[in-house]
Amino acid sequence: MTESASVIDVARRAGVSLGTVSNVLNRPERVAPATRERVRQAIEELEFVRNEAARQLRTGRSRTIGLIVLDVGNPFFTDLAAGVENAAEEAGLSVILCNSGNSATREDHYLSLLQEQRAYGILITPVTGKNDRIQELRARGMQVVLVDRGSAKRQCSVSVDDVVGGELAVAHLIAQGHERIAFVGGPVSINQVADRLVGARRAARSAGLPKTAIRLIRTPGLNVAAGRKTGEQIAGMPPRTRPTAVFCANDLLALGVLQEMTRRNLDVPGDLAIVGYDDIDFAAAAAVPLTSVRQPRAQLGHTAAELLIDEVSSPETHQHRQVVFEPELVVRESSDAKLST
Amino acid sequence: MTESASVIDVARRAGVSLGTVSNVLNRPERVAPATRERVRQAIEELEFVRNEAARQLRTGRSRTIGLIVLDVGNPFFTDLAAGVENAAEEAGLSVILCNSGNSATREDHYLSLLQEQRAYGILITPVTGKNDRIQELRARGMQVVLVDRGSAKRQCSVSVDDVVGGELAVAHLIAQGHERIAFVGGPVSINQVADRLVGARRAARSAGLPKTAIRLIRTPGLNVAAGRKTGEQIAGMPPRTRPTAVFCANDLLALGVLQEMTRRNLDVPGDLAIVGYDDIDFAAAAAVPLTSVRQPRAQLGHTAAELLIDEVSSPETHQHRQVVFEPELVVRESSDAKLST
DNA sequence: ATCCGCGTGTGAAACCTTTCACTGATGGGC
DNA sequence: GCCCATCAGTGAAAGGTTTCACACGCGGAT
Repeated sequence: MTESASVIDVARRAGVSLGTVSNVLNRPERVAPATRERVRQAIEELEFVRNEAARQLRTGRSRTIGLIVLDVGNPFFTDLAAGVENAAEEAGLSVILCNSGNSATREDHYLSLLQEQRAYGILITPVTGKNDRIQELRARGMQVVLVDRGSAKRQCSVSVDDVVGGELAVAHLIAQGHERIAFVGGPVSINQVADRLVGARRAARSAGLPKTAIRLIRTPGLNVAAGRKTGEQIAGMPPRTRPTAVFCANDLLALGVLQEMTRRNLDVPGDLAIVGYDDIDFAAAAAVPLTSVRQPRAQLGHTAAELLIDEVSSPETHQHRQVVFEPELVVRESSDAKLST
Repeated sequence: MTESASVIDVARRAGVSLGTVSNVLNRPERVAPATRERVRQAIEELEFVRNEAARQLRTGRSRTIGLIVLDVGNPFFTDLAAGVENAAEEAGLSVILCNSGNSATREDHYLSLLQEQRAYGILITPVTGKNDRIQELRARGMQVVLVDRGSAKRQCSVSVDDVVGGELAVAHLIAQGHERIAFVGGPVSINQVADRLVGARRAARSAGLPKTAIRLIRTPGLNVAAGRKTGEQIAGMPPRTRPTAVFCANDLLALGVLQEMTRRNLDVPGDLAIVGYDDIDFAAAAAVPLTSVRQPRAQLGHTAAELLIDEVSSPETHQHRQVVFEPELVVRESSDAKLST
């Protein structure tokens, strides 16, 4: 940027002190209308643009929320981000979207970055369960809200009950008559994956199925490619032991599995019923419309941002809250033969 | 944030001047190893974290690239963003992802924001063709690279030849024997849409089809919902005049159309052949795998970021470049009956 | 003996904003 | 006629970093 006008230049031009210019910018009601207008004029003429860095330096805090998600390639997270952005915009804040890509290293990198930037606050879907780094940041005065992940009472969090979600999914499959069900997901170090698995097993137990009813198929990641690989694997199993249904830890996996089944001319749900998780928009548009566990994506983001803003703007009155949303099962053809025509 | 240590505190603790601390941070080779180590120690002990705002204030420029895209909900743009992020990370920069959502107002809002933040530079997929605001920013010394949009010689841009893309798509449909083809997209004020349409018409002309061969069906946006509406509309046409094939301006539209066809038990490609654009990952996973025009998404972003970084870091030697990539047609079942089993 | 250059290290100045204690003026209440 | 409260506006100080001209000491060349 070439030399641009500062408040001082504006003040000089308007014939007032720089304090007055600042007041026009930040608390216009304290300035007499005539003066205010004169200052506005000067700002216009000089094409003055406030320097956010200087402002931050002085106020000690930036006006940008950091949002760290596990995978921007997953529409679930972009929808969530849209919710965050809405809430932020209402409060005159902006959002910087960071993609940890499930890597603790990158997560750490972004946390450092946000710390250096003295971010307004941080919304994060943490890669691992216990993240000491986050506690350390909080100890140093940075507000952090966990997203899509519950937490202890000492901090704010917004999540969806993944155990219930897993239960819903598998209870539905069992109701459809399935007894050999596979859970597809991983790494299990991801909380969401672990919780959904717990729910799945609980549903099996409730239905009186043996422990072996839920078979765990681990994947290295939660994307379409991993799903396709799993699809191959399942297709290669002997039909007598092959699961008749799979519950995938997210929709990307489910779409991958589905794609592989379609490629091999296996029937869904006939040969294999599939249930996904997240109910992203593409789930309904899949080869066989996908049964999925819906989460209030945008609302999740919106609420998280609101909690963060409250925590930052009213530190005295703020009460930590752990908001937990309920998931909802959306049944489509991929798990219900009667629905397909 | 609570009081945190500054360079001065570090300097005091290490028994050096603050200039030396700054040197350790920015040009460590100029400091004697022993001193350097002592300073590093002090930084560690005090848990010193550089204040990015102060740094920016002094250097006059932030280390964050602004990326403004038309629609974060479209995987095309998140893939593009991933490419940008890679290139940025290599250069030690970060990226703030802004979503204009096709609204000129929001675009303007974000441009102001980035200007206030004295962004490192801006990568933008502009909403409208001529954007004076961008020229104004450039005149004031802000570097801007156009993404997914060609430009005049006076500035850098990275794009894919959308006319060729449109031509490829429609030439393919014509080769499949279609003579009543609809182009689905809008608003046509979006350059990409207009160019793809031009390409479509050119292909028709080359094949000797009458002008009326390509029928334009306008949509209010480029998303799945708009596609579904269009699908209804097409399904409602009398079979004798109904187009036998559609070329959609992007994959989201195509998926929407496809979804509606499937819902109505119309056969794709039998009753309607469909070609999309972008070849997002979900295209291959659709009800009927989608023929689409592939663009090098990540590479587009990566190259754009590189151009920007070159422009900012070597203003003297920098030569403006207009990089144009070639699109590629990926044929799948949605447009080719022989492929479906 | 002198001078030069080099490697290290120094600290004031500059970057631009916000805040806050303060000044003057005005008008109302007593 | 005096005091007080209120309003409008002032300008110095602070915030943390980078930069740059400069100082210092030492070895080697002249």
